[in-house]
Amino acid sequence: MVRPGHWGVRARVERFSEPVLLLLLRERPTHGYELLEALPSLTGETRVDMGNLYRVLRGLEEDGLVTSRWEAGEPGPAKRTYELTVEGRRLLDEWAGALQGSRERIDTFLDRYEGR
Amino acid sequence: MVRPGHWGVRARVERFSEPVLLLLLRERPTHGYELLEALPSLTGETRVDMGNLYRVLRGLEEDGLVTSRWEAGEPGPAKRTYELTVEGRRLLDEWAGALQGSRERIDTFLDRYEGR
DNA sequence: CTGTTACATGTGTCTTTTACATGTAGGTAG
DNA sequence: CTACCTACATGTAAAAGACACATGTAACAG
Repeated sequence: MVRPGHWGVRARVERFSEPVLLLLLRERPTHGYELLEALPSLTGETRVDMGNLYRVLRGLEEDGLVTSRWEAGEPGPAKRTYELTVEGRRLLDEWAGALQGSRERIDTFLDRYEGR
Repeated sequence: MVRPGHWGVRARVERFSEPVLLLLLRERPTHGYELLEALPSLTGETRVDMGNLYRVLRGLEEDGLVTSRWEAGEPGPAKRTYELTVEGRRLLDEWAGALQGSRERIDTFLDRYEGR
């Protein structure tokens, strides 16, 4: 352990980028780089690590939560476009429930923090 | 990473037990094992890992965020009682701020999730 | 035609954080 | 004494995250 409190105190939600990806993909099929640019608006992070993002996407695909296809024809490098599956949609719903629980726990904490 | 259909999806806040410890210690000096029993009511977890708890407490002390003294005389094994320092109090305030940010990010997510 | 920048997808590897298991020891009840 | 509870502590491995770098397309400047 690197001394609690020395650096972060960012109170990040674990693997938060995952439900955010699913939410963005529910809205429309998108490719990785575009997701990378859309993520910070929802995660609050200034940047998200590219390498990890692509790894998460591949993991999601391996588990049948998204499907992908190579987008050809357009100018520029080939893009891999991801689309949400029914399974992925269900996982997103699960995440939403879990996040509501998190919000309640944070509220409980803050109430007790302020209430004195 | 376990199998995604079966992943935890608990949406835990990273190192959440740390601010909870600080909050409990702000209310009154307490020893480790008692904190262990009080934690779940705030963290929402059924149990908190003992090993990690004591490591966090030691880390907090190393950084001057809490002080401890061995409590003798009472029945049962000797207890190490922890007390919050001024520094620790400041860290708690920092956490509270960060957690408010987290709540806002979760709200943004949930709004966008429900809004359709 | 060379260099630079932007787009786009990845791999390698180390550190941090969490989870699970185990160890030590005093006190208490049968 | 021995089984159990309290109380504190260490060992270790997996999960999650951070950081660095590799590969290739295409546009544009000089």
